[in-house]
Amino acid sequence: MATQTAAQRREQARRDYDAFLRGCPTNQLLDRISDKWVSLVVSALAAGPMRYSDLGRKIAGVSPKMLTQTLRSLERDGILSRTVTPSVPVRVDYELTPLGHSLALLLTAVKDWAETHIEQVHQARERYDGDN
Amino acid sequence: MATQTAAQRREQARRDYDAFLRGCPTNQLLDRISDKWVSLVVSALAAGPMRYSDLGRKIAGVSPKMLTQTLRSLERDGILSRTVTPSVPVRVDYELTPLGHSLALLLTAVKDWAETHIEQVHQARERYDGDN
DNA sequence: CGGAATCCTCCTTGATACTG
DNA sequence: CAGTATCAAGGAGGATTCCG
Repeated sequence: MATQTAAQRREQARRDYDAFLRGCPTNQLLDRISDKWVSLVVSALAAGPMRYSDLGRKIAGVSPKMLTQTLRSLERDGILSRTVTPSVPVRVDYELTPLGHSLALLLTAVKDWAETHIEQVHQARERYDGDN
Repeated sequence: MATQTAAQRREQARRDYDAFLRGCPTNQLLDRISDKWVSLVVSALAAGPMRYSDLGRKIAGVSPKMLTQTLRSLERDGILSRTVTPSVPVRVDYELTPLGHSLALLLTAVKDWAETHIEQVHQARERYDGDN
């Protein structure tokens, strides 16, 4: 059995690390909230329940596929609840769970940091782009 | 002229919305911190300055390309500073700026939320996957 | 109305190899 | 040591179409 090559060792390390990252709560959460549409859906629902098509209209530019996909994954994670009213036509309401409201609070903290510091970031970028 | 199709209207809306999102501080921040390697680099540097290859070793599994790309973008945003010591061989140190340390604090808040609530998320998933 | 299934196209990621 | 250049692949996201 030959010694591992450097490439094989790197690949092994990468695999281990990927496994670690998948198990890391922080990265799981970051993956979730950084999804393009998640923060928009959560903040839209923070104000109160909404129907599928209301969300689609409020979050202009989202395709039905991505909206459904986003809502499903958030439902699966217990962030929001989905209620079907079997009228004709069908009516489906989405609403934040307590866990979802808690997440909305965290997103508010993120938003506050962003709004407080974004100007510093922009200034840093101008400096960086100007100098280089 | 012809009526726009639904897709065309949505594309226009999507374009407008993309522009809005690019200008939205919260989404800019989420884009930044959700990058696979950013949180790892920031938390690694939160403990103190490190050299390029130290980071590469500490964050196992990152390729030189991604490490450089991550470091450059964080430097551009004023999150960390890059110091070259022109010795032989060259020595390059990376260190968080005050802004970077502030960001590290936010990441700590995210981490705390994640560790506090991840169990609820996992339970919700099991319930969802079990029921379905 | 509220989706599901399919196809297709970028864009990011990462491997590999080379340089000052 | 600290990167850069190039290339290939996979997956995320969008368009389109159809169903209950």
